Amino acid sequence: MRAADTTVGGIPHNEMVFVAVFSLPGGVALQRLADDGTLDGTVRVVAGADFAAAVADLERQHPRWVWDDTPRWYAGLLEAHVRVERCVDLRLSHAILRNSSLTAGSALATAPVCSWDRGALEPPGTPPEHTLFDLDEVPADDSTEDTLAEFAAQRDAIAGAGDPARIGLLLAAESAGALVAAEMMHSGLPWRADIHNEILERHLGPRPVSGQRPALLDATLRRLRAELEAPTLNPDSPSELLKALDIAGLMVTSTKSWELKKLKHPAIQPLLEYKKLARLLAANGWHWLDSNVRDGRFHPEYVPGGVVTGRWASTGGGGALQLPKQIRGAVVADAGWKFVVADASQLEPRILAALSGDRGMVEAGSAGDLYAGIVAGGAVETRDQAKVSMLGAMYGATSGESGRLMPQLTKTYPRAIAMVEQAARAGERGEVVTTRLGRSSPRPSAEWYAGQADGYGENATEADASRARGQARSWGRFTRNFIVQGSAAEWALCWMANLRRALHESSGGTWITDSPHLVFFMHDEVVVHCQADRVDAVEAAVRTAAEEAGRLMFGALPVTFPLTVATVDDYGQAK
DNA sequence: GACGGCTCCAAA
DNA sequence: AACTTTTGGAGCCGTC
Repeated sequence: MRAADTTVGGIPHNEMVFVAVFSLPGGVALQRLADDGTLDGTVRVVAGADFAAAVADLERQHPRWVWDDTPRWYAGLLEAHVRVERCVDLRLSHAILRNSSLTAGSALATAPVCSWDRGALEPPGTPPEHTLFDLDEVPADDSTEDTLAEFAAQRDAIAGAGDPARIGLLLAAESAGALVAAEMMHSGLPWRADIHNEILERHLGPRPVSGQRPALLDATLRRLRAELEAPTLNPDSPSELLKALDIAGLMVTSTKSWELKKLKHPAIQPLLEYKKLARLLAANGWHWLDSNVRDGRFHPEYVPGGVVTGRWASTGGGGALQLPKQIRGAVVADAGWKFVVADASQLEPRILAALSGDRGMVEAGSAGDLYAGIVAGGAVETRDQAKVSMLGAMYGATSGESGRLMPQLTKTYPRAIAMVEQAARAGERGEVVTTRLGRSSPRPSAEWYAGQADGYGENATEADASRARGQARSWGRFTRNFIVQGSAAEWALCWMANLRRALHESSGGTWITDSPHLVFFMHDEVVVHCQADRVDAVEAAVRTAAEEAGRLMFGALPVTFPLTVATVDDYGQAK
């Protein structure tokens, strides 16, 4: 079965070994499986306490570990210093196969909603109800058939897909991502609480006792209240603030910072400063530090596949994917170590160029700066126009400069623009769109379809029709963006999976955190923590991994995904 | 007091 | 600078 042999990084594995893992009343079952999910040998049951050793032993055969949920099993293995090379995360794979247009006719996709779909009902990443080493204390509620039957159903769905290699690559990348997430959560991001504290003190003043406002925030508040002649104003309340601004003669309908910036009044400066400081305190202040950093590490909780488009989400209060630039200076490499920070420049527009196979746009990106290439191609006058018009193409801008420039882009890059326009039209009709590797968009809600029917029905008022058009366009913007954002997420997963493998292969068999290892990921950017004398090798590995990701996804198309790479002592120095 | 909806802002 | 996409979280505010 060719599809089964698809692996990230293209390592051929002729004899694909799968080992399913699930709990039984007597412990943990390890069951070898054939390619199609049928049993291959007898089941072996080990006590919970012996599980990690059993995995470490079997790992020498480089199997693919088949389990329901990666964090559930892998967190305990990592605690025991057992790393695995590859896995099949059944829950993540199920979510993809259930929705993908490539497997729409499969038994898995047409079956009624089941427990494997719980990710669709609960937020993904809901903590497993029990962890590996509590096996004796909880009922063994995995039904044996469940894990094995689900795996067989998935193999069947993949084999029956029109293009098994494509969906197979996606599932391999998704599962590899789950391993990376668990490993980064385990390793943690080096974090200097003392430096974080210095940053906070510089902006806010010394840490106040319990619920007090820090001195500098309080001083700003007093200036603001004085300028607005509102001695009890709470600027955290938008309605209070609007009222106070109105009394001061300032006409605004919202209290967004960018709206306020347009105003000229002595209260505006302290108000904007207050908002900035209050945000720092609330989002990444001392409370954040206390609850998220321990033993010099920030342990973010990633949720692979947590976003509909396939991007990762994060949860648990750490806000890993919204880490403000303001505090990145607290991310400091260990003594003798460095960070290699790499981000994929202009990833999404390059993905669009590659997806559509628009040779002109691919060519525009070949020299390194896609936007400069678009200017050179004559579509627009300035680099800024190139950027804003590309964003408009990918997000579906209708007004402003972005919307105005779109027609010029269409003239020069008809295939690229047609691609996103088609995705938008499909969404407006309530249809599904699919990424490069096979992740499909969800269907709109029943309310959405009902709204469309109402809007174009016999008794539709002009208001009904207008609302229906608005909702259709809105869903079209979503599907337009879905194919680009989702395919970019796939590229990033392939990149990271390749890099993880390369770092391991050059580690000499040392433990993850004793050799160069991934410590942070943010959509199109990775951070590797490595010994200072390994910087050059890591940089080369990061670049090679990106080239391989491009080849995996787009084959021979001469599209490039250049990286911006910086070697730094602290994350604040990057960019 | 809990909860849902809202506004605002951080990231890509 | 937004416009236009996807998120998570804090705080406010009305309702239960």
